[in-house]
Amino acid sequence: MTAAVAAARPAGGENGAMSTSSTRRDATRQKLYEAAVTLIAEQGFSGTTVEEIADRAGVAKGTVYYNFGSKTELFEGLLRHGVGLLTDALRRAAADRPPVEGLEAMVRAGLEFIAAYPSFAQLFVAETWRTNRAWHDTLRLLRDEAVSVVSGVLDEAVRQGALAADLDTRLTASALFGMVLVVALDWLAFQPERSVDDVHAALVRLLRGRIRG
Amino acid sequence: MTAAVAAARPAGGENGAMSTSSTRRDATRQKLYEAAVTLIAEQGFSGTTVEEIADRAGVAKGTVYYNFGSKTELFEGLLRHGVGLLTDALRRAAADRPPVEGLEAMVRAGLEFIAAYPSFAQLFVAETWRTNRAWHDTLRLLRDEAVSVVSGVLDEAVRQGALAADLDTRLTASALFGMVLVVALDWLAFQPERSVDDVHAALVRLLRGRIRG
DNA sequence: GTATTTAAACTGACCAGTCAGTGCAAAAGG
DNA sequence: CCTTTTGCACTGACTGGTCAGTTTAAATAC
Repeated sequence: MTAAVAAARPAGGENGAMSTSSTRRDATRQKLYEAAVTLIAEQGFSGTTVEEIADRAGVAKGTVYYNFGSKTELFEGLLRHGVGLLTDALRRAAADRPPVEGLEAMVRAGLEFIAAYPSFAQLFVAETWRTNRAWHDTLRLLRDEAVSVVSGVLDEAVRQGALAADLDTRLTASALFGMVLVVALDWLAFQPERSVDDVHAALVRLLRGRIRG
Repeated sequence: MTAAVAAARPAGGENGAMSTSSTRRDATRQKLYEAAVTLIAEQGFSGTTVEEIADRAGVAKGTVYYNFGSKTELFEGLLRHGVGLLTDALRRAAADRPPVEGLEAMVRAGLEFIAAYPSFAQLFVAETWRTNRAWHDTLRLLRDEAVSVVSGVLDEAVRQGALAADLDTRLTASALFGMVLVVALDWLAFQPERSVDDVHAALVRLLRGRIRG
């Protein structure tokens, strides 16, 4: 009968029990992330249907609900996944480098990340300052993690005397973040033929205050 | 007679015939803009219903369709209205000032604009790099107008020798734009107690390259 | 032989856009 | 004066369609 119903609905994604390296599920989830990120970047969360996502991933609608509890959970998983990649890239760029050099490497890592995942970057800007959304807390947490990698390096630079002691590192990290984000998105949207090196060089020059005539 | 009435449905908004200072309609449209900007900033375009907008504006749903042809047209009107305000503010800031000073005044104008219309700023970042949307062309046009005010001043500064001759003014304008946008949104979201002066000072210092220890 | 995926039908809520009609203020008419 | 007409601005119930999420039975991996 309608009975037992629910039965085994895995639903939860990142709960305690580690998914025992189920390669198949992981592959499906990956495909769903990739499909969802493009569509949601273009159309927004509410403007994108679950069926569209499933279709583009080449998967049945039911599979979405087998792998994720809901549309929202799929999206949260996607955010976690994406910001995780960015944070790792930033950390890797800063590692084993003196702070100021590390900062410039992080700028490059940011540009490269956005070039590699433009849809994610787009979606990220669109959602970051929105409040009252289901995933707002998740996103803010993730964002803080990424930004703190930057401000951490700035703090270290201040500690070593490479940057002014009274520098507002929080605001500076924001400014850096915004600069890279907007420059990268504009670059990709309007002058995609330019190389990363080129864009990076222009940005670094700006940062070093080597602008005046 | 109660009669046939309905007859003329104006629908179109910005057509040739100038609306002869219809104060009532203008007031209604203004209320609708104000209601729509907040809701769409919070929930996105597709996530916001026309009825919600009407309710918040204290108006019936039909009124929306009396004043605008569609939900999309309402939104486009809103974009035009908002970006127009920003562009004017930037132009006013730059007017009658030497370029470098004008630049710093524009940064302040940007901060003040975002502080005055945070929802609009939010909505603007969310939509600017989205492609494939109905209003994409409109928005790109408006954005170019605003950015060109900035790059125009940069060009003038280069011409006068105040900034380096080989400065990439387009990219620099983007960077400036991004910096102000993200810093302002973070400021309002996380440290709203800070004053504009304070934030402005920190930004200008960064721009002048007075960061090193 | 269990875990995962498929395909297809179904439900119930929600929503953009429509339309017949109301209210009101300023002419038009007497 | 008063009353009739005109037309703008607005109203809100209604319609046709859409979509998240469910359910099921059967197929396909591992």
